[in-house]
Amino acid sequence: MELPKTYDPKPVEAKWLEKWAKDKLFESSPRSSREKDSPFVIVIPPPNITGALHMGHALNNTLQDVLTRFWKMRGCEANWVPGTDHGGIATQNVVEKALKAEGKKRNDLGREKFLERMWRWKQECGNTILEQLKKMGCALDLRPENVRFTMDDVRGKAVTEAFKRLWGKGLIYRGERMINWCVRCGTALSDIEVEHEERDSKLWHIHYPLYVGGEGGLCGEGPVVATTRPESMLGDTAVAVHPEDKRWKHLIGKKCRLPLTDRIIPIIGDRAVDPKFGTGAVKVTPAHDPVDFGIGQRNDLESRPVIGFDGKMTPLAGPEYRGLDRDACRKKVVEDLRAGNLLREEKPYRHSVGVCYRCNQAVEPLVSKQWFLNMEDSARKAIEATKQGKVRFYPQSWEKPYLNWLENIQDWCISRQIWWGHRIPVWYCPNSKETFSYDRPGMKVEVGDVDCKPMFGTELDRPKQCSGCGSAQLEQDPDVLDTWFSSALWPFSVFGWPDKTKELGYYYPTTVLVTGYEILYLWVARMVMMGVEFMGEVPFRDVYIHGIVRDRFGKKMSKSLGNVVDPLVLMEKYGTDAMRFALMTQTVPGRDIQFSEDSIVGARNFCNKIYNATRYILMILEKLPSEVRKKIAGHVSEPQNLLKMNLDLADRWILGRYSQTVQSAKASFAGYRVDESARSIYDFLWGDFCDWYVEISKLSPPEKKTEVFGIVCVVLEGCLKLLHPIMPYITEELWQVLNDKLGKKSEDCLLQQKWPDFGLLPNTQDAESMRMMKDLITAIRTMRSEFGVPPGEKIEVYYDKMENSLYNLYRDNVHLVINLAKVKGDAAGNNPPRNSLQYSLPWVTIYIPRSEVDGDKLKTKLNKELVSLASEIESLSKQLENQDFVSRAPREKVSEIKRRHEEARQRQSRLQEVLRNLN
RNA sequence: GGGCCGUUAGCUCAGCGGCAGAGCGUCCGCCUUACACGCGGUAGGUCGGGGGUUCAAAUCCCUCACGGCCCACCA
Repeated sequence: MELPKTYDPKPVEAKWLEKWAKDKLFESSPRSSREKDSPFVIVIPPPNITGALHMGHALNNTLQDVLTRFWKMRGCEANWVPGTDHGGIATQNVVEKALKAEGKKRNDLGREKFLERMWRWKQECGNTILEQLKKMGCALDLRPENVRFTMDDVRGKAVTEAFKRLWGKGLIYRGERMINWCVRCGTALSDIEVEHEERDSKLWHIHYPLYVGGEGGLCGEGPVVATTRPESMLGDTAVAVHPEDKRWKHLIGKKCRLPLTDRIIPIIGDRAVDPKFGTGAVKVTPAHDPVDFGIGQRNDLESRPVIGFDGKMTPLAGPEYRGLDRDACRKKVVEDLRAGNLLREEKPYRHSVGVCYRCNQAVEPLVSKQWFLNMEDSARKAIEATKQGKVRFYPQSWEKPYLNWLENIQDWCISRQIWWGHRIPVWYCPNSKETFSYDRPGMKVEVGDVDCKPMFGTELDRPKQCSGCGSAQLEQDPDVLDTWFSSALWPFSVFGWPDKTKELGYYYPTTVLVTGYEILYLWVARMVMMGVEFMGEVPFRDVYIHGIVRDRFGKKMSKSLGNVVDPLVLMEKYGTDAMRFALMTQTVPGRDIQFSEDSIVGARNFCNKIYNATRYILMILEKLPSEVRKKIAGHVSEPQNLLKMNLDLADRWILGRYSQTVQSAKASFAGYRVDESARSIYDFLWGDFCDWYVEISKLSPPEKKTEVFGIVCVVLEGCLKLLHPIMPYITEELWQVLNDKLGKKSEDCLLQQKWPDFGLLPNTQDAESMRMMKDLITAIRTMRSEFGVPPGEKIEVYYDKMENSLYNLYRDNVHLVINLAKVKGDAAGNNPPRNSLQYSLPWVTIYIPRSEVDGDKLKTKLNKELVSLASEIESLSKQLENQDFVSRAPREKVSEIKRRHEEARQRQSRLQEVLRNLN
C-alpha cells in the first residue's frame, strides 16, 4: 500500500481517538500508596458550560495534556481530572439572552421554571467543550461517571459542607456594606470581579453656596467641589475638606446648600480628602461611594441612596429626577447646574471606571445587605505555606503579586442575586427583623419585629421550625453563592470531599495547576486558602502560569474586534498536531503569545517532514531482507546493543546527539519548559537527523545496513516518543506503522511505552570531528553555489596537505564529502592545477579546478572573509594579552581562546596565500 | 501611587555571564526516486539609551526612555 505524499491528519485522528477510548487509556485509579508510588495529578480548570473552545482553552489544555502524557510515559499514575463549571452569572446571562429573544424575562418564568430551563441548557450544551477537548486529543477520561460538574450532587455537598464549617467558625456573616452592584446583571460582585477601564469623561467643578443661616438661608460664596459623577450629588449629605487645608479650613463647621435641592448640608474636615486633587473640596455621598461611605461613618452622616438597584434614580433624588436613568440624570443635573450658574468648570478628564467583568457595564457602588466570608486566617496560613515553598510558581515572578494580594486580603462578598448557582443554605423566620426581603429589588419589604436568628440548612435538609419563635414558615435565602466559591473547593471536591475517599487520599494534593494569570486571585489564591482551611494542605505543589493567546498584532482576541481565531477551524485546516505544536513552541511560561497562522504552517510542515522521513524509512525497510529487518527490530527493542557494534563517526555522532536530545527534552518537560522541549526535538529531528544522518544513511554499503538502519529506526522511534506528548496523533500513527513494518505486533499504544532512556553520553571528540566534516562539505557546497557550478556536475577537488590525524579523519569519511558535496574522487595532497577556486578552512585549503574562474568574484569574497577574520583575531589576541584574563578565567576557557586564536591565524594565512596565488 | 513583564535580524520570538540563534520573509540555484508543506546556498544585528560590577555582559546591578499588564478608597 502506497502512503500518500503528504500527511492527511483527518483519518488518522479519528482512528486513534477511537482506539484510545476503547483501550481506556486515560483512566486512572489509585495505586497502593502515595508514599511508595506518587501520582501525577492535574485537576482541569473547569471550563464554563457556556463556553465554546477558544485559543485560550487550546493553550491551557494542550499544556496539561503534554504534561499528563509525559509523566504517564515516565511511569507515573497520571490522572487528569475532567469537569465543568456552572459559571454563575455568565451562564445565566447566556440563557437570559435566549429568553430575551423570545421576548421573556426570567421573572416571567419564575425561579423554578427558569432553573429547569438552565438545567436543560446544561444537559444540551454543557459537554460541548469537553467533546472539543477530546478532539484535541486531550488525555481525559471522559466517561460520564468520571466527569465532574460544580453543581452535581457531590460538589454540591462539598459546597454545603464548606459553608457549614465556615459558618460554624463564625467566618461567614451577613452585613450591610458598600458593594459593587452590576445594574445589568442585577447582582452584587466581589471586588475582584470589577475590572478597571480607562474611559474619557469630564471633571465638573460645582459651587455649593454657603448657608449663612437665618430665615430662608442667605447664601454666600461656598466651597467648590470637583466630581466625575454629578448625578450622585443628589445624595450628598456633606462637603468635606482636609482639616489643614488653608483654603477651606475656615469653612469647617459651617453649612452649605446642596444645589438643585433645598437641603442644607454640613462642611466637615476629614483626612481622607487629598488637598492636591481637584479643588480640594469633596462632595460626600455615603450611599454611592466607598470613600464617602467611610467619611459618612466617621462623621455620622446620613446615607441617602439616590440610585436604585435598577440603575434608575430613586424617589430620594427628588421629583425632578426620580425614575431617570443614571446617565440621563447626569445630563440633566449638569444642565440644571449650568442654568443655575453653579457649574464653575467642566473639563475633559480620563479616569478609570469600574466595570462588571461579565458584561462590561459600569458598576454602581451601593450599600446592600450581603453575605461575606472572612478569610484573614486562611490567607495567613496560605502565605505561610507558600513562603515555606509548598507552592511554587512557574514563572516565579507571579509569587509576589499573589502574596501581596493575600497579605491585603479583604472579606469576600459571596452572595449573588441570581438564580443559577448553589443556593445559600440559610433559612429565615418571617417574623424576624433579619430577613432576606429587606433589600431585594422588586421584593416587598416586610420586616418583622422578632429577633430570631437565621438558621443553617439546605433544600433537602431544611430546618423544621424557627429556633427562636417556633414558626414553621421558614424561607430560604433567595441568593446563590458566588460561582468562585465552588471553584475554590475544586481540587478536593473532585475527589469526593468531605467523604474520606480513596481517591482523595491518593490524589490530593495534586501535582500542578495549569492556568492563566488572569484568574490568579479569583481562583488560584482562593483554592490555596480553602485547601489549607479544609485539607490542612495546599492543593497543588506547582502552579504553572501561562499567558494569553493574542492576535498577530498583539491585540487581545475578542468577538467585537472580530480577530478571534477558532482552534477548531485551525485543527480542521492544518491538523490537530500542527496546532498543538505551534502553540507549544511559542508558549514561554508567563508570557503572552502573538499567534498568527504562519506559525501553524511551520508546524504543519514539520508534521509533514516527520511523516515523509518515516515514509522513506518504511520504504527502505521494505526492501531489506527479512532477517536484516528482524535484527533492526532487535535494535529498536534494545538500543544499547547498538553501542557494541562497529560504528562510524556519523553513527556515533547521531547517537550522541540523540541521547542529548532525550535528556534535554526530559529536563525541559519536567521543568515546564514545553517550548524548549519542542524546539530541541524539532532542531534535532529536522536539522541533524533528516538533513544529515538520513542522507548519510543512503550512502551506507550493504554490509552496514543493519547498523545504519538500526540507528535510523532507533532514533526515529525514540523521537516519536519524545514528540508524543505534544503531537499525539501523528506520532501514534507513525509509531504503529513502523512497529508493524518491523514485525513487532502489539495492541499497545505509544502512550503506554516507556520514555526513551538512552545511556550514551555525547562524545565531544566525535562532535568536533563531525563538525569538521560538515564544515568541509558546506564549504564545498558554498563554493559550488556561489560560483555557479551546475548542481548535477561532479567536480574535482584538491586539498592541501593535512596533518596525519586530520588526514585519517578525512580518509575515513571521504565518502561523505564525495557524495554530499558531489565531488569526483579523492585527490587529497595532489598538486592542484592553476586556475583553481580556492577556499580555506582552518585545517585545510580546498582547490576546485575550473577554467572559467571569476577571479574578481573570488577575490571579493576572500577579502570580505579576511576582514572579519582580522577583527576576530584582534579581539582574541587582545584577550590573550590581557594578564587578568589569563590568570583569572578558568583554564579551559583560556585554552579554548588560544585554540580559536590559533585556528583563526591559520585560516588567515591560508586565505592570504590563496589571494596571493590569484594575483 | 505601588508592583510586574517586555524592548535581540524586516516580522514573531528563543538565548539570560564565555564564538549573537531559530522560524517565517528576502535573494540565488535546484522537481537530487522520503518530503517543493522540500533541498542546497546567501544577505541581514553596536542585543532600547546611559552608567556600573567582572578577566569577560545581550545575559548581573543602577538609571533613563518607550510599550504592555496587575494592584490601590485616582472625588
